[in-house]
Amino acid sequence: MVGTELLSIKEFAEYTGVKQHILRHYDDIGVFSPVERGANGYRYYSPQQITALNMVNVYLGVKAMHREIGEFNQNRSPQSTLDFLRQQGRKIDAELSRLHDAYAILHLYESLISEGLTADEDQLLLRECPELPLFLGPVNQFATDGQFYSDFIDFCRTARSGGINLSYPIGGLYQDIDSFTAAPDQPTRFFSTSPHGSQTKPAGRYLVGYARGYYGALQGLPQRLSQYAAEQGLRLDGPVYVLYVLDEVSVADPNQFLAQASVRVQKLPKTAGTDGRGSR
Amino acid sequence: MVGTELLSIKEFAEYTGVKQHILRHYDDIGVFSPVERGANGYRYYSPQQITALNMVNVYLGVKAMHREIGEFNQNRSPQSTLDFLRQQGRKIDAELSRLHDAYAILHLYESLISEGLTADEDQLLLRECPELPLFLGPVNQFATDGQFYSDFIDFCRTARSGGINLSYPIGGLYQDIDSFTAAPDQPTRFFSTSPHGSQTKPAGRYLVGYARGYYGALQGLPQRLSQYAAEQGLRLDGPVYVLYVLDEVSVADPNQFLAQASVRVQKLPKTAGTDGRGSR
DNA sequence: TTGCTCCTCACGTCACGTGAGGTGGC
DNA sequence: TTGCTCCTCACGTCACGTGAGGTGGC
Repeated sequence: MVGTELLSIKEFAEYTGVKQHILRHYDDIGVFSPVERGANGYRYYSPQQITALNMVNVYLGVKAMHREIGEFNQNRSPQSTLDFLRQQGRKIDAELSRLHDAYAILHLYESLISEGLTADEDQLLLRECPELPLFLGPVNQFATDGQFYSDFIDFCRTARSGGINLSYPIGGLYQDIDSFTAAPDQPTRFFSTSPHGSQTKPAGRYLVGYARGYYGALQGLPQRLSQYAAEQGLRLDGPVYVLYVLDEVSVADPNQFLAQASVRVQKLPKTAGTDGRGSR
Repeated sequence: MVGTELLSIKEFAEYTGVKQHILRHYDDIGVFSPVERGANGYRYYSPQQITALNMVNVYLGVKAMHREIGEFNQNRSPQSTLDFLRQQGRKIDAELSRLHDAYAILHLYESLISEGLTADEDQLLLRECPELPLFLGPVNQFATDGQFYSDFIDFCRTARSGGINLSYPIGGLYQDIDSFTAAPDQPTRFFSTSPHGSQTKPAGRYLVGYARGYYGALQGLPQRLSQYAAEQGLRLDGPVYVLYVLDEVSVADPNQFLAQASVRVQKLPKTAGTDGRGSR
């Protein structure tokens, strides 16, 4: 006859990989109990229970409440098990998308910080950038009633209510190079680099520059971009994107923050008086 | 000037979605503290801290220890942040593969139980089955010294040391229909349906039958398979795979377990005395 | 004075971890 | 008697949750 042999708690712990004191705990709170108790109080498990405990581990891995599992296990039926499995499946869906987000966020910050560590802040450079999905917030108001950050806070509210994870790096978008030059501490709109956004920063050739310092303290960067463009016979086309490659996340001292500004460039047709190579 | 405005704990809680008492708790244990304290003890957060707290939430979502986060946050630098991010990234890798396994396991059991609920146990059926990855355990010994389950326990040990997640449904493989018929309670080898296994159950046309009851109690199923094959002019080819579609996981009463046996079939060339249609 | 917001202190809980001290069969 | 395994009881901890009771500015 098969299945009459019982296992001690030591054996059962060894074969399942679940420690003895956890097994006793599961028994105490009713999550998972041995099939039998000896007259001396010893716990005895059946070999088939290995399968059952393995499954309990799956449920626990999905952060099901111990009590829920215990209750379910007591009145098990194929149909209730199906229901339970589907319910846990939905939890995994949510958990997986949460972890995928976390993964993407970590990697985005990794590449930003790497860039921040190697960037030469005095140098401007031309770079081919791929398309980047964005969530764009509302147009900022910059009310002068002292609520300096009310636009940013508005942005956060809008994004969160739209299901956007605000842990993705956040930046400021300026309508064009002129509005960037006029008010470098007042972005037209904030954006999140969340891939769940419906807009994009288009792919293309971008002029990229850096500036060290606190939010809005982009001393001279707009002018440097414009001057370089003029020298190289380039037209700065479309909005300016400002993203902090070093921010609160990686440095404690706000003066060591590092902003990256990027703006799309188009080659200007040669005209009289300029050879398209700059003046240096 | 930008960034001089401070937020009360109520505002900060609203903008970040982190509840007040959690913020106080994070302050108490040093995970995340406000930039300032009022003379009256009030906590004041800067708007930039929204970004920082969002990132703390990512770290917490990866199950980093609160203490670790606190220590890291105190001596933040771009390089230490990079190290920390990479460390958390590895945790996410592990967590993601764990969840993918859990997801696959739940869905496998879902389909098994659905099959168990709809299966007609008296009927045999021919079915086209896709290839199924398997982890095959060692060949069983069936020592008669009373350790009936020592083979199964050996299988569990082998699988676990090979990194196979034993929560995937486990079944028994019989060398061929003859050994299934001779000893239906003694599978030649155990197998796990883990996709990380290196072997496979090949794709093909399978004859599938069911039997209700405890492990090994497959009353008459081998004979029914053979008889049907003879009637239909089919040759039962290769090993017999037995998997419990209803087991400990979904039913408490072992007598309600439901085994599914499947074995590959080939059409026999017509010979004298049989027309390939069976005798019914 | 009345709300409202904020504070600390303290106790509860959930899922364990970690002994301490004792039993019982070979 | 000596190990070895198993038991219960009890206290610690980690990340919160939930009040209770009190302060302080409009």
